[in-house]
Amino acid sequence: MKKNKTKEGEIFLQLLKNRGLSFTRQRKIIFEHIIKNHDHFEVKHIIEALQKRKLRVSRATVYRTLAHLEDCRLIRKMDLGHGHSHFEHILGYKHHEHLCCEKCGKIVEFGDSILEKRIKKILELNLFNKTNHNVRILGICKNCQK
Amino acid sequence: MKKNKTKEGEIFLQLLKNRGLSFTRQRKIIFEHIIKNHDHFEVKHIIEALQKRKLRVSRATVYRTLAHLEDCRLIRKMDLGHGHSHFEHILGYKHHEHLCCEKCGKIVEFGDSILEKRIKKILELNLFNKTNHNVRILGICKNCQK
DNA sequence: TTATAAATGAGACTGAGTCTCAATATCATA
DNA sequence: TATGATATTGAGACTCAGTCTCATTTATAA
Repeated sequence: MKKNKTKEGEIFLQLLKNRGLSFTRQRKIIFEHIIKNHDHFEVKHIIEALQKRKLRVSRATVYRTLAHLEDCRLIRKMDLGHGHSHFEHILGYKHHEHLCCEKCGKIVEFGDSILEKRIKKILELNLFNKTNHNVRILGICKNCQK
Repeated sequence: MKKNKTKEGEIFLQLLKNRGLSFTRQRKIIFEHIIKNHDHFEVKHIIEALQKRKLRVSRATVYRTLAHLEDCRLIRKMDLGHGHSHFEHILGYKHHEHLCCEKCGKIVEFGDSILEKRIKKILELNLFNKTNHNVRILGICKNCQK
């Protein structure tokens, strides 16, 4: 199986190696598809997109591969309150949080150092790990306020 | 059907009246059970507790009644990242947010005016409604950090 | 009392995600 | 290159929360 020269590729291959796992056809397909598309994504979209390209990979394998990609911190699983998981890339992206509209599902990414500072304080006060957190704010966006 | 004299009772009866609905046996059972227990709760727990007390109410009716109680702002539905909804009382309780441990599910309520102020600013900057929001912070609690 | 409308319960259904297991693929090494 | 041990896959069964349907029951207003 041809090696992948990107930084992401190295990280993924390293994780597989450390775990004694192989870079199979399916893992390659899923990995490359995700790395190519630098957006928020959902499992359903991955499966549909691969089907369109006639690259048959089972649902179970997609879930299994996403879990590996999460483990090596290439992607992050998020619960944005839609009843299913969303994922986003981490590598090369600055830490940020998500603001979502409860009505239409609109997602806004934002970074805010004042908020982050206060969150850390709150985590500390409650004896939670300060470095590991994620914040989700639900609200109503402009369009949905009418 | 006997009237309920509490403030919560008045609010619920008023909502039902406004909607042309009646205070049925089932609604009474569910309402009184919830009002009596001032805690976070889950649908499953409500159903189990009522079954134990031999008060048979169907799952569908529990969900329907909770929706009414939410509509009249006696309770609030929350997604704490457990894969199912949690509810909490609102009436008589100060606004607060939730901090949850991603590993063990521990829930901590907290109120923090600095955080709230900053959240409002963020909502404003992103053209979201300032008064209607809820924040969920996921992290790792002390016990789970080991 | 009766017509009209609302309410209920049972269970079918949905959709995300997990699990199982037989068949297949991969890898290190002989 | 062949082999055996191990990992991997796909198909579909399964779970679980939540929703929906619809026939039957209950409440309300006149």
